[in-house]
Parts: sequence; structure tokens; C-alpha cells
Amino acid sequence: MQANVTFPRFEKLEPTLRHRILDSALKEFGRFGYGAASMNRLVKDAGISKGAIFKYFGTKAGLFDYVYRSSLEEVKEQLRTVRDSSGTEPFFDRLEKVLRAGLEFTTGRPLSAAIYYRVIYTGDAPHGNRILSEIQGTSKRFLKTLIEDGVKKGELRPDIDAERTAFIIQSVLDRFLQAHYLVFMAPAIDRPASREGSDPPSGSEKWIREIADLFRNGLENRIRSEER
Amino acid sequence: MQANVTFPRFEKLEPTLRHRILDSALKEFGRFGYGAASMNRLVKDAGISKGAIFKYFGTKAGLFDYVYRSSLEEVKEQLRTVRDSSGTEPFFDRLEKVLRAGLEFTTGRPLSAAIYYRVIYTGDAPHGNRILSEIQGTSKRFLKTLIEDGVKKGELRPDIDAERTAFIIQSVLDRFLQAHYLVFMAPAIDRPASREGSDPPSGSEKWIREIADLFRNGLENRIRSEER
DNA sequence: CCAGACCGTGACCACCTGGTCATGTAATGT
DNA sequence: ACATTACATGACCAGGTGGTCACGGTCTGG
Repeated sequence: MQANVTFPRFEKLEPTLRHRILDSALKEFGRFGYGAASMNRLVKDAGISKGAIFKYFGTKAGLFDYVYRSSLEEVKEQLRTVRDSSGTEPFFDRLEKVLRAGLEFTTGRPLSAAIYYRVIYTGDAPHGNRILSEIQGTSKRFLKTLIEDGVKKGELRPDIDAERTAFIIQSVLDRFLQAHYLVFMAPAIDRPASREGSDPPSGSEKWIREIADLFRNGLENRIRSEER
Repeated sequence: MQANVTFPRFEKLEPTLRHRILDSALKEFGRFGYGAASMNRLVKDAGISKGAIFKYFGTKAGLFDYVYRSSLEEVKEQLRTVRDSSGTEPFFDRLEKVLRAGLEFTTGRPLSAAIYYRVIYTGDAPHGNRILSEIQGTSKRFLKTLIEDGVKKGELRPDIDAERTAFIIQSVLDRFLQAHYLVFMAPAIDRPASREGSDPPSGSEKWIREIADLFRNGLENRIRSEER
């Protein structure tokens, strides 16, 4: 929980330039991860001098911190919006909305999504799994309150463990979005995603329904045996 | 699917040495990912000369290929064993067994697990998402047959989509194992996993039961409303 | 019209990277 | 005993890394 350092030099820049730099940084870190990202490539892509970026952020780690932080903030806001704009609706509708919001995020801001998933899945970052924990903690807390609301309202089984259930839903959510993002994106780099695993591209809406349905009803065939 | 290259020079080595090298490689790639891994560090850790490793594997990518392949093979075998040794049991028992087998894998072979999850979640590898697809394809096919068996036997709802359901279960499985592995392992590197998100350490058995239960029964409270 | 503050620039630094190969050493064959 | 083969070694290479800083241009205020 270190003090939330800011970078005044950078923030004073002309917005156009600022966005160009941020985009390049997102792209670089998203594509290569923290360790293998190259500051040289980055500044070339952004069209600024090498000295400049170090003046702005001091350090590769500093830049990364800023970049990752801004992505996290976007995610958080997306989630907050969904939660607050659906407070009274039934749990499974809210769940669907969360899924849809996530999809919008990955397609609307692919660069932010890229780095977000990088960090989520590797902790390849200056402060490794601290950041990772922070991210996952936020998202899990969010789902947990959704679930607890659902239990309170009597929509969900009262015997479930909110914490664990949140973890499970989170797994699916993250992975679903990652997979969607991978086939939707995956530009240039390597081949055009050779169509083997990880493919929920077509009919996202159907996917969303099916996921929500699974969480609602489970897999067991209850037609023949009401009791076991 | 390129020819499965072998490395005769390496395979001729004394088994003790061979294992030491393989372990060092797993450690290095697992900790840093392909891009940021250092051959210098690796050979120092393995206690061999730099020339030697290039004689054995030709290339960093070559070594990685070998290493990743051997991990994948371990996973596959683990899965195959479970599948074949539980052919007649009910679906949800088999699912639990898969979860348990996964846990055994991460705790028993943490180094292999590390690199396996690295690749799964980033595709940070010489041939990027080709490998990724291959890995996920294998695991998904495996779950899919499990599900189809369950449907045939009438245990599972006949209206579910095996493909998609496999994907969902796989998400949870992967993530559950990764999380478990992260807190169980996480040695030296960074701090001792600051206890925020991602924490299914205690009572793994309870976790397994809960996951299987969720997939069986879903979340909806069916006590008051049989129909909706 | 100049003085001074500001700030982007890119040559430069020490260090590290994946990879090579002449050299030394040990084992083998005869 | 010697010749030959096999192989491990680590100094060395070109190129890239994150990071620095003397320089020079541009804008400001007086």
C-alpha cells in the first residue's frame, strides 16, 4: 500500500501527446510483459526521445506503475457503474451485466485489457504478486457483495460460502474475458490464433446466457431423480 | 505441428546431471517467463558451463521447447490416469478426482506447475499462442469427454453444451490450481504472498467438495420457488 | 534584446543478453 | 605409448538493456 505516487511532469503534458505515450506503454507492456518490455522500442513507437520518458517517470518500474494503475482504475470504474446501476435487479441479471461490462471493456479498451490480464495471470510486474493480490482482491470483493445481496434477498442458496463462490465466479469471468480478448485481438503477433482451445468469439450473448444459466441451475439432471 | 525435435546430446547425459539441468531450467523459465529468463543465470544455477547448454539444446528456444514439452507430458499423463482409473464412476466423483489430481500435480511438481501456468496464462513462449492453444485444447478435450460421458449416462442435463461447459469448468480448474500453487509456493521471490485475493490454501478438500457441489446444484435457492 | 528558466534530445555508460569457438582435458582405441 | 576422438570450458562477440546528462533550442519576463 505505498503512497500513490504521481508524475506531475507527465500530467502537465499536452493531452494528445500524453495519450500517445500511454498507448505506446500499454502496448509494449501488454505485448511483452514487464520484464521483456523495451524502453527503447517504447519511445520509438511513441515518437519521443528516450530522455523524456525517464524525465516523466524516473524509471521503467515507475512508468509501469502508472500504466497499470490507470488500467486498474478503468476496470474498477466499469464494475462500480454496473453495480450501482443495477442495485435492485435479481442476482443473475446482475451477473449477466457484469459479464457484458467485462466484454465491453476488452473490446473497447483492448490495450488496457491486455496489460490487465498480463498482470492478473503472471504477476510479471515490479512488485509481483502484491499487485496481483490487490487486483484480485478488488474484483473478488466486488463479486462477494453481489452474492451476499443475492443471499439476503433469498435468491441464492443460503448455505453457500460467499467467499469461495466469488472466487469461482471470478475464475470464469476472468478466463472468459481473456479468451474472448485473445481471439478478438491477437493482431500481427504470431499467427492468427490457430483455432484450438480458448474460443468464445461467436455469439458472445449466448455465452453470457449459458454461463449465467450454469451458475443458476448447475449441471445435474434433475428430471428423473428429485432426491439422491 | 512441427516434427517433435529431440536432443540426443542431452539425453545421453548422466541422469543426475540431466535432472539438475532440467530443474534449473524449469525454475528459471517458471520464475521469469521465457523472455526475461537468463541463460547465464540458468547455467550458473545448474553448475555447468554456458557452452554446454547450447551444445545440448542449440538455442534458448530449443531448451524451452524441451522443458515445456516435458511439463505438458506430465500433466497429460496425470489426466489420463485419472480418466482411465475412474471410467465407471459418477460424473461428479470423477470431477473431484480431477481436482485432486491437479492439486497433487502442483504440490508434487511445483516447478513443472510453475512453467505450465506461465504458458497457460501468457503464451510467453517462443511460439506464443500456438503452444497456448495446444495446451488448452488438450485439457478442454479431456473435460469434454468427461461431460459427454455424464450426459450419456443421464447424470447431466441433456441440454448443456459440452464444449462450453468444458471451457467453464476448465477456467475454474486452472484458476483454482494456480491460486493454490501461488500461496503454497511463492518462495523467496517478493514477499510471502500478502494475503489478499487468491487464497484457497486451507482445507483443500473442502474447496474441492464445494466446487463440485456448485457445478452440480448451481446457486439458485430452490426451496421456496420450484418454478419461476 | 538579452538573461534565465525550462525541457526535449540522443550520444553515451556500464552491464547484461543469447550465442560462438579456439583451447584444454580426459577418455578411448590400438 | 601414442593418436584420435569427444566434449566441457569460459573468454569473447555483437547487439540490446535501463538509465544519465551535457548540450542546445525555445519560450518567457523584464
